[in-house]
Amino acid sequence: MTEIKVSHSEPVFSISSAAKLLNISVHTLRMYEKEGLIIPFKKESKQRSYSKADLDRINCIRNAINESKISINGIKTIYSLIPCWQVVNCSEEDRKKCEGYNGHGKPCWTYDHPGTVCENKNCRECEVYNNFSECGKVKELIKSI
Amino acid sequence: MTEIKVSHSEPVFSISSAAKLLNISVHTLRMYEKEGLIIPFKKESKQRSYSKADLDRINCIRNAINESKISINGIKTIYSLIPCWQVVNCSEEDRKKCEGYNGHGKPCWTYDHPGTVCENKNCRECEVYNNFSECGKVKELIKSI
DNA sequence: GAAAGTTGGTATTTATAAATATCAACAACA
DNA sequence: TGTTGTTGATATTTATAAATACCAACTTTC
Repeated sequence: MTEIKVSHSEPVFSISSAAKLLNISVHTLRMYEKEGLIIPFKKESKQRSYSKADLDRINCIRNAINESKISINGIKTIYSLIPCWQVVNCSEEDRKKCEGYNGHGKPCWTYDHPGTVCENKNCRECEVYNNFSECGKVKELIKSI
Repeated sequence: MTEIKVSHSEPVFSISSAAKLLNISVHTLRMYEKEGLIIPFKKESKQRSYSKADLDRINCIRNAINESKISINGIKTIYSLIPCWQVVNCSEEDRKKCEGYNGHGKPCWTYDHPGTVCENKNCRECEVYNNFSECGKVKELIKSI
């Protein structure tokens, strides 16, 4: 039994070990990604890599699907309600242009953000993506506005 | 062909005519009610009665289920994110006690509201219930806070 | 350079949510 | 007062979302 210390956000797991740890198939992980629920780290070689934080996030999504019986499209819609504009505090002009602000049904991090403050941000590292993976947190955020 | 003028909110349709107009079964209507998605008017005789506004609301729910592929539990969770506390402008003390404010996954109108401003309100007539049946509207409300 | 793992894609299976069918007891209404 | 419709509740069907299996091409690793 060896213990290795790595940062919570360090992408250290390959897709197959992530799948094994989560007890799901590799394809399911790729499906969640395609649906825009998760943003795994990608090496130059295009290979995916997952952190402990990613695994926690995915567990939370699985819980929503399996326990709370919320469909994937339901989760996407809930994520699309996160008031990202408050979190990143973007300008009025940015909001006018932003698909995340104006769109429905898809999380902001599934869009490019041409011409906004988010344009050059890496959504994988954004608070909006990281802090509100569970629905309870989303409601807390809405309350705090 | 006769045209009858009735208020949009006047409950004039029996459950069977509502079902016929919506092209769904009577049982489905009762199921939506049991799930807390709709609050039909009830006569003293316990019989349900539906207004045109009810039919519009139900169409909107059907659209979420069939087109947007959001599960019923997903819709409930989305409704639970409506910032009702802003709409009814309830007090801090009310919020502390309120299951709608503190709970997760169920619309506020599925709770009793003992000891709050909502206690004696009829949720069927409440703005929170009436104005935000479609998800787009929910996001607009969150934006407007 | 051979083995093991990953890629994106489609085709298939399975688990179950959503809807339907059926029921006896009761209510409405002509 | 008899016909029609409603009630709640359970049992069953169906439609499909979520997950799995399989593929050939490509990477990584030792």
